[in-house]
Amino acid sequence: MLEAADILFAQADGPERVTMDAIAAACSVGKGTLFRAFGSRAGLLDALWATKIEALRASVESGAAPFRQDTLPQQRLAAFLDLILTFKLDNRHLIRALEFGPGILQSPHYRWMLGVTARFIEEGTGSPPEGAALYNAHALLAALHIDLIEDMLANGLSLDTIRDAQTKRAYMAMGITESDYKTLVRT
Amino acid sequence: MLEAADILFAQADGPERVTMDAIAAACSVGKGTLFRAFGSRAGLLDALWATKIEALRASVESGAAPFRQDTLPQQRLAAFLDLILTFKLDNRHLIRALEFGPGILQSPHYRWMLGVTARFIEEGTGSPPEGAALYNAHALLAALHIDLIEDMLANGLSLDTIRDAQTKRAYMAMGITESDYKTLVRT
DNA sequence: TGTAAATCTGGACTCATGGTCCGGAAATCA
DNA sequence: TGATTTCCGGACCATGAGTCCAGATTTACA
Repeated sequence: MLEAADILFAQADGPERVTMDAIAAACSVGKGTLFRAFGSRAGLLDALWATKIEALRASVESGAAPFRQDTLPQQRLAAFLDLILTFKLDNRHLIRALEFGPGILQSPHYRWMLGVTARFIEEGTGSPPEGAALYNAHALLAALHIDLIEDMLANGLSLDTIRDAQTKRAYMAMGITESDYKTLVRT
Repeated sequence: MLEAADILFAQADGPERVTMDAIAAACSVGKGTLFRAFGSRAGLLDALWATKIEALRASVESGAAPFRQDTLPQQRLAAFLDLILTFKLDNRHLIRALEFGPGILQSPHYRWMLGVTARFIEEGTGSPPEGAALYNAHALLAALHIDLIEDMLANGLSLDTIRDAQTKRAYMAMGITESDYKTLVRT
C-alpha cells in the first residue's frame, strides 16, 4: 500500500498532484480503507517517510561506517548531513510534500534528526552556551530544505559545491577555524 | 483593501483561516473584484508583503543607521538579519502564509534579501570560493523560517539567545574566528 | 453446517475554498 | 435621454480532503 503511494510520488511531477483518490485507486482499494489505515494525508506521508528513513536511521545508530565512536564528531556530523542530503534528493517529491505541510518540525523524524545533530555539535564543542547547539542544529537542518536545495541546483550551484559548503558550515558550527578545517578535510 | 487583509491576517489564529471570501467580505467588495485586483491568493499575499517590507528595504538601501558604508560588512549583515527576524515576528501570520506556499524562493522580495545577504558576505570575505557566498546567504536566511523561529521560541529558547546565535553564525559565515568575534561583539 | 452477529470495505457523498463568469449597474459619451 | 463601454458582485464551478453507510465478508456459536 505504501509501496503504491511511493511509486506515485516518485513518478508524479509534483506532490500536490498525488491525490488520495489516486493513491486509493493505485492500490485498488477504497478511499475509506486508505483513511482508516492512515487517518489522514499527513498520516500516510508520515508512514511513508518512516519506512524510507528507517535505513538511514539504522545506519546512524548502528555506530558503523562513518559513525563510529572514535570518529571526530565533526566528521560524523558532516557525514550525517550528507546522508540526509542524498536521502532528500532521492525522495524529493515525498520530502517536498512533507515540508510543504505544517508541523514537520513536530514530527518525530525531524525531532530525531535534530537530536542527532545537536548531540554531535555538543560532543564536538564541549559545552556550548545554553541553546546554541539546538539553534545550530536547527540552522544546519534548515539549509537542507528540499526547495532550497533544488533552487540552488537549478541556479547553477553544483551538488559538490553544496556538499562542500555544507560540510564547511558544519565544521564552523563546531568552532573549527578555517585553517584547521583545511587540514581536516584533507584526511 | 490590503489594509483589510492585513488586519485579518493579524487577527486570525492561522493564515489558512483567512479565506479570500473573508477578505472580500471585510472590504465589502465582491470576490471577483479581489481576484481582478490581485490575480490570485498568492498575488494578494505578495502585494501585501511588498507594502510591509518597503520600509525595511528603504532603510537598508538608504545606507543610513547600521548600514553605512563604513560599517563592517559583518555588522551590517548581522543588523540586516536581525531586522528581518523582527519583521517576520511582527508579521508572523502573513509570513507564515507566504512560507507555506510554494515559490517564495522565486519571489523578488526573497531574491532581494538573498542578494543583499550574499553581497554582505562577499564584501566581508574578499572573494569567497565560487558559490559559497550564495550558499551561505541561503543558509542564513533558511534559519529565519518563521516556523522554525516560533518552534524555537516555543521550546524555551529566548529571543535573545536566537539573536545572539544568529549573529554569531553570520560572523562565522564570513570567516571570523571565535576570539575575534568576542572582541567585535563588545563594540 | 446454517445462521446471526460483528467487522470490514468501497465509493458515493459532504464540505471547504480558490478561482471563473455573467447579468446588470455605473460611468462615459453624443 | 439613450447608446455604448467598462466595471462590479456574488452565484457558480472544480477540486480534493475527509465522512459515512449499505452491503460484502468474516467470525461465533449452536
